[in-house]
Amino acid sequence: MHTVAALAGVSIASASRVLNGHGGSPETVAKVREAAETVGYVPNAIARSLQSQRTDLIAFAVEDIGNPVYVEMMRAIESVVAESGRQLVVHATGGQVGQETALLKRLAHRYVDGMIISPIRLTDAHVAAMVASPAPVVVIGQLPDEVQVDNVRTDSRTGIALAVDHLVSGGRKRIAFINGPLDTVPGAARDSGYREAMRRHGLEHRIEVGEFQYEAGRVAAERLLGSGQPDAIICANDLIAVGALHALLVAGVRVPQDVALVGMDDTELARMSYPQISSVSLGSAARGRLAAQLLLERIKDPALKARRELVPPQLVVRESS
Amino acid sequence: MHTVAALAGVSIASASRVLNGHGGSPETVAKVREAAETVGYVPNAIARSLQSQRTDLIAFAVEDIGNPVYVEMMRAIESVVAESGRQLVVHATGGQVGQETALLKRLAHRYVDGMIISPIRLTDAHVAAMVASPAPVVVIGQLPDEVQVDNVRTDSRTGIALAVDHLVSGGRKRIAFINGPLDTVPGAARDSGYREAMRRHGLEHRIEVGEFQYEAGRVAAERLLGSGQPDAIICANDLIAVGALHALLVAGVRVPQDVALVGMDDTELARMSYPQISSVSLGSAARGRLAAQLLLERIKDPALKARRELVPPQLVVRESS
DNA sequence: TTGTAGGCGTTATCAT
DNA sequence: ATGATAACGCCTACAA
Repeated sequence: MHTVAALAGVSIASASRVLNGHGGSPETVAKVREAAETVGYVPNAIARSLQSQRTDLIAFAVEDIGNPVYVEMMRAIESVVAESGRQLVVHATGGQVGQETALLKRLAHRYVDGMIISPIRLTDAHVAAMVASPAPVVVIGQLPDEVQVDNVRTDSRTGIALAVDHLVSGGRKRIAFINGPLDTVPGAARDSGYREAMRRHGLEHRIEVGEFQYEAGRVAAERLLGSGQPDAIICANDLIAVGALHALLVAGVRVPQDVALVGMDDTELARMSYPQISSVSLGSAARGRLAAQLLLERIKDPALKARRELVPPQLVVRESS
Repeated sequence: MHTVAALAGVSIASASRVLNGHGGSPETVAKVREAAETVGYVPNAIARSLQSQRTDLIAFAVEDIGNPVYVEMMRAIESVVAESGRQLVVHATGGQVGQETALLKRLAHRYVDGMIISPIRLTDAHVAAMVASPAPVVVIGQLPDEVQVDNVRTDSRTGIALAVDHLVSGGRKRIAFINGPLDTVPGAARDSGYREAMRRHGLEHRIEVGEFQYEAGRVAAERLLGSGQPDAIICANDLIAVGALHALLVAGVRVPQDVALVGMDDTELARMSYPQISSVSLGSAARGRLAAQLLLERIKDPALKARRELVPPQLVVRESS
């Protein structure tokens, strides 16, 4: 900037104004433009940020950026963020509370303009760090009602109910459920949703618990087949469902004739399987998009009061049920 | 900082020194620490960047951050980057040349300390922007030999040869190939690799071309089945392979008895399918990790001369062949 | 060890 | 319309 101004024979202030399109006489504009061109001037993003107090960066923090659900969210978020002229910073937290709260605290450094976080386990430390954060935070996932933080959630309890109702109406009675860890937010919600739906239908529950992963689904399904084969299996996510499907096919069980299968999250995996897997969409992309929009709105107007958005679950029936 | 210094009754310089562990008398240290604590001081990342001329941000630019191959790379890169105390900025370019060169040019703004880019099509504009970039760039993918830019590549031509040899040694003769667009770097390399390997074995080639996607694989496989069914199919990536597998199973073709199948990239998809798909690993995670390491090294020492790393392909045989 | 002062690159304010 | 000047928040010679 200094060099440009010198070369153009004007003050730094004038050069800055011209380069930002804030007026200037025709001849000044011409001189500055030419000078900038010849010295190959490019503005410095950091200095601009220091002045503007914005980085035009948005952070997204999740346990594992390779998990299909988070990939879908990230894709949606990236698209909204990029469209607004900002960029996305991704954090893989490994689901560790310490990591996540550290990230939340680092928000105070203003290295980004805001953060979208989807904690798989929610602790008091999380909540404390969020409400204390001077930079806007949007949470994807459940949050205690009294916490004043923008929040996008779905209703996985209802989602499970959708799956149970669907299977029951198809004549299934022995509906098992393969869940993820119960001490996680999604695990707990799915557990209670499943139990309640089964109770409502007067059916007995049958639950296997493991990680939210392919391998766990396979192992759990093998266990289910080993003792009193169910006539339907609901899985807490599609990764588990694909694993379960694998176990069923290996065992020569016909899907859906012998055992119906329903997954959750409705990721690409569900339609890429054979047979294609029915799945309860929890609107991952929609939640990501919404979260990004909420965050951008709040950045524009920090005075906004906390909002909660609900993305309703939706059952997508395919060949497996 | 100003406030902390005032409260502690010392100069701003002293406060800064203490907070950075650059000495100070025991009592000064105590006073400053306490002052910082009581006012809840947190350093401002932007101001620090302006001073240090570093953002501690690394960019990763790819066509689609949802593609399993890029997800694997991103995961590996994120891990290396995070370990070094930096963070990852992701860009989805949609494969558009304009977008990618714009990104490369924006590097001059120094909004990140360096960029890893994996262009699916490589133009002169790309190369020009890379060599002109004042910030370090590492390319994942092919690059003309004379271009002095750090580069991590694999050898997909040899990768294809691995697959062909394997299938031939299994007695297959009519080996078809489903490729992605020929005007992409990977598409072109795979095409020539396949042709050469088939020629070497005295076999006739049979090629279908589509996108690097599931749906394209399905459609292409249907076409192959429609006219002179092959006894083996090689797919340019796992997404295509899963689509092809789907088409084969739907048609009642037994895999691998009737038609053997080999994918490329060796992503999770390959082992999650049933039957599990053989796949040529192109070391996506390894390439990502290496690229990140190269970039960090160059950031530390910009005088380094351009390096090229080669990650050799490796055939992973599973049930489908 | 401590404080003063200058600078990192921009933008905005305020006279002129 | 223009230029001088003061921020933005931090760090670091340099001199005391």
